[in-house]
Amino acid sequence: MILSDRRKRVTIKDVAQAAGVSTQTVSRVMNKFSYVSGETRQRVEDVVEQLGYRPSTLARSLSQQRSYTLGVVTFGLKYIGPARTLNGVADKADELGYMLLMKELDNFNTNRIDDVIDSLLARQVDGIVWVAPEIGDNHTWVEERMNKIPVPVLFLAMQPRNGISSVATDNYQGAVLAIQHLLDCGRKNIGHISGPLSWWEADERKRGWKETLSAAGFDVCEKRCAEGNWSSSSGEQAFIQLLDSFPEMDAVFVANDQMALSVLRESHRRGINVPEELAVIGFDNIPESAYFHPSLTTISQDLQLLGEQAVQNIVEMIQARQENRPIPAQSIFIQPTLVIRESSMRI
Amino acid sequence: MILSDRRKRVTIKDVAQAAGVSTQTVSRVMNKFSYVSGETRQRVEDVVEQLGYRPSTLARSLSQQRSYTLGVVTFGLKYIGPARTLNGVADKADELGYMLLMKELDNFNTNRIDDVIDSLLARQVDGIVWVAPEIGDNHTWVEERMNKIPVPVLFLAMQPRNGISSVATDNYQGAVLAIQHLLDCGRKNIGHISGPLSWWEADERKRGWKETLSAAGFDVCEKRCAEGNWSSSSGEQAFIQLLDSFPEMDAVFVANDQMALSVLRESHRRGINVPEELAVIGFDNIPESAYFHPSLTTISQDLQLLGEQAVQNIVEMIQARQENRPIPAQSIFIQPTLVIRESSMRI
DNA sequence: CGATAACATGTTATCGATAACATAATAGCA
DNA sequence: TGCTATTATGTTATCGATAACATGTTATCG
Repeated sequence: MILSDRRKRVTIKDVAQAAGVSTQTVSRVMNKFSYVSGETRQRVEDVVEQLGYRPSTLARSLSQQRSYTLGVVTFGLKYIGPARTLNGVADKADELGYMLLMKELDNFNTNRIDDVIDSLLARQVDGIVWVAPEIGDNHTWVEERMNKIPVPVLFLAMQPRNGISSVATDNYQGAVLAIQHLLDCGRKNIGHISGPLSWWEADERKRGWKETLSAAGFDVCEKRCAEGNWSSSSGEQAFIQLLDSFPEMDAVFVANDQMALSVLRESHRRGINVPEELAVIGFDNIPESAYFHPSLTTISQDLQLLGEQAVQNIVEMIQARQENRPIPAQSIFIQPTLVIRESSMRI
Repeated sequence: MILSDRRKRVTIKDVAQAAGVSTQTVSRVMNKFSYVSGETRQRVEDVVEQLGYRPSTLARSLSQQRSYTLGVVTFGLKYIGPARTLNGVADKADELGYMLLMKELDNFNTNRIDDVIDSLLARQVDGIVWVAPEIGDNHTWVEERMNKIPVPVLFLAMQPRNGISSVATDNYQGAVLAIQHLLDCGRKNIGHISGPLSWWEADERKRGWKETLSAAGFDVCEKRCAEGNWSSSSGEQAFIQLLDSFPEMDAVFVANDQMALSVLRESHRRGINVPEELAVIGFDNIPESAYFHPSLTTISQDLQLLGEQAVQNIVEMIQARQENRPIPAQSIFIQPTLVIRESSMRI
């Protein structure tokens, strides 16, 4: 039963009156864990059922100074990555009894960031999860403002920083996996199409490419690398450029699957055989990538898990603070995995 | 400035005291539109700035019985469709000064639905936007419960119903566009791979296929149609089945781009030339579809706009209710458009 | 059997704001 | 110049719950 009468909200007073007890007793019945006689409890519960009483979480939040709500700041929801992460966040929050108060960022104007945080705090969120990528120095404000924010904050996909909690995919390791796989396949000339290098994640992937190749004794000059902006069309541009600057290339590590898709397409158009002449490996493992032609070898990152982990962590932080225990900040890395398909192959 | 002291929230009382006025005067300064002398206003504003005072939206919501928050119920966020819709919802909500309280559904247990609604109402949302598809009879509860919900509710992607507000893509018209295009291309034997027919949207698309072909004098028996579940792998199965039951097929309308992708792939594998021997048209226009091989002709639906429209509407409903005006429920259809690429071609 | 603990319930203050009402000072006008 | 309208501000009640404290009633035990 939702509300017996749409006119007016049924309050704790109504229940108290109808059951002939004090509001406090009703509160006790609703929240368990306190002395109420079986008889009284039954009577109150009957009235609750009958009137369709639902406590106002709002009022409770005010009086308890705690809302069981997490603030979530997102960016780029229209892309599948952030959306999947948010999905994980939502699932775990639900499981742990929290609701989400969402705010989407459209850009990284710093004033706006303060406003967003303020608007969440004004609604008494118990913690804030930051589901927005680190781009350029857009996270520098973090350092100065963090200690002024009176609730725990957890960042996703942020470069680990001292004293700040974060959860991120280990992009560097993912790239290492990718390059090692290509080397295992016998490739000697491995190029890279990166994401926008102002993104921390893109930079990490590139670093993995570079360092793994160096360590294996290969040359890694800038000619062997081109920069895209994650979109398929930018991937096409980057690939064309790379074909020109690095013609002996026999494998390419592409920083995401969307861009890898256009590499497959352009290769086909030019009569370059994948994987015989050119091995291609992507990053993300979007559901479509198994159906590309040829199917795409890629690095799978579990964004759902990332989101879940984030919520798990921040809820622990919240509880710790509640109980006045020290809250050690920690940075967690989640390991991606290699998914081998047709686009890479031993030669 | 966010909070000058993390210990304790700065309240309206602190400001009042520091400025030597009553809390009411502070409230007046914060909310404009009332008599306050310039001098007092200035003094209060200075104190506000100095203490970093931010009014508690929570407290305000309680006393005003209005939260400037919309409840959003989502389903399948990990898929790009719902995510893009949510993006539109978030943008528009932000623009109109609303926050979003989010709840994700994991299934359609009816009890759970009541709980979700209750938990949103308990937080005083001003309205509810339902971003979950209509599947089977999972929306029948709507009719019985709608009038018990004390705030406006707006449904996305729901079959229009009397007295209930909704916003949806015109899936039927989209299918009509697709089939007409194929007919214009000179195709005579047009098959269909549908989504799960328990989904209203899938059913509408199929209806468009069927009725348009009938109207054009073609036969549309069930052999010319197969059912998938939106995923690429199900699309592959359906396509294989269709090749068998409808071998003379020279064009296929696929209910979403993911499934169309696997049709392209399987065609290539079997040496069926697209578009020469088989024209393929999808639905959704996901960003990757322009980079499929061959690039995919598809029906583009603007989910972002869908979400924006939804918020626009519900906010109007909220305001109308506030001012005690009648609230005529309306069902809005958004028209999809045809995007012609390589996979369809005149013969 | 009296003291103490456990149980059961009520009263009052509080969370942080706004609404409604009250009051005082100034201004404009007949 | 006295009266009403406007401006400026304060006081009290209220939103819907819980926290803290108070009080009365049963068990329990030495």
